[in-house]
Amino acid sequence: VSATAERTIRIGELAQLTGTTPRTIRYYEEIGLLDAGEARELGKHRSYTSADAERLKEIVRLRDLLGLSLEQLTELVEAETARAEIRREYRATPSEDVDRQRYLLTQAGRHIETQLGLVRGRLGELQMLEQELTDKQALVAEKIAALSV
Amino acid sequence: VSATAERTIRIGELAQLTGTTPRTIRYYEEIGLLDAGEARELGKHRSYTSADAERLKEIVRLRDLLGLSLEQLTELVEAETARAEIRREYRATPSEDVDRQRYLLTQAGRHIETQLGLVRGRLGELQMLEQELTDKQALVAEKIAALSV
DNA sequence: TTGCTCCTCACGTCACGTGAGGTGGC
DNA sequence: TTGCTCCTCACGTCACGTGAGGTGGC
Repeated sequence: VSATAERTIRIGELAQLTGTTPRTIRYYEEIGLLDAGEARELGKHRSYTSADAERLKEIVRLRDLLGLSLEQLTELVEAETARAEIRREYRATPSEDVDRQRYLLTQAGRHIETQLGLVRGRLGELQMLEQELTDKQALVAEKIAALSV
Repeated sequence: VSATAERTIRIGELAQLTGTTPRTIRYYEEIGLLDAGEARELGKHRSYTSADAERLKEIVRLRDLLGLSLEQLTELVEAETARAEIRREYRATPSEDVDRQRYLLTQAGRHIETQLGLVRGRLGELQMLEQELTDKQALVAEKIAALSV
């Protein structure tokens, strides 16, 4: 949107921004989780944008917080790319097809629902763990108090 | 406490109870995360109790929910074993040493605090993710509603 | 006794880590 | 031009998965 060309970063900076390593990024590219960018000549440096950083941050987050495998993440990214492509096509040929538009939005909603399900599942488990730990903590505090009587 | 001898289970049942596999259990024994039990003769079956199941469940939980490495889990288990040993010794020679008792309880409290810190950190991250997803969801719902006008 | 379940190697796999030796680009 | 940072192999490692071939125990 801005008139100035976007600043591009290299693999080291992308790694720092996303809390990963260059090796991890190259590996993700190798297995097709990240795409290779526009046909880089062999030996030349990889170049990224802030959009790439956002995408990778999201991937790393889902990997760490939900424990998804790289295969699952690849599927997820592919589904997301496919839906983005559909939306792009749709915007390119604007029509009055409200049903189609509603369908696309519903699809997006379902996708968000699925992720929310995973997140809330984890949240529930962690809250149970937290409860158990605070219970233990209360017990210890009680015993300490009993010593001072 | 009960007069009846405790039922012992084999590796397959332990795996089922803990949501792991026999291979995983053998591996954890191999690296010293689980102890090998009383000197089993080579080739004979491993035998476990429900206490072993509880311990392993807890390990698996921390592994999955907090993403701890097996090295970290080994440290944690060792620390816990050491503290249990100290408590056992202490109970064996009951004394009036209230300061010592207070010290042990405080140590236990600190350990719980550490785990609570990890759990709450994760909880915070997951709650942020949940918030972002519900925001997205609201946006989609809004757009769908706008179509029906 | 039969049939599961278990046993011990041992090689395979996933997700990277870690050099070695060499080149790209501000 | 110098000096980082990056490049591509390629082998190592962690946490198991997956047979192969054989034995334990209700």
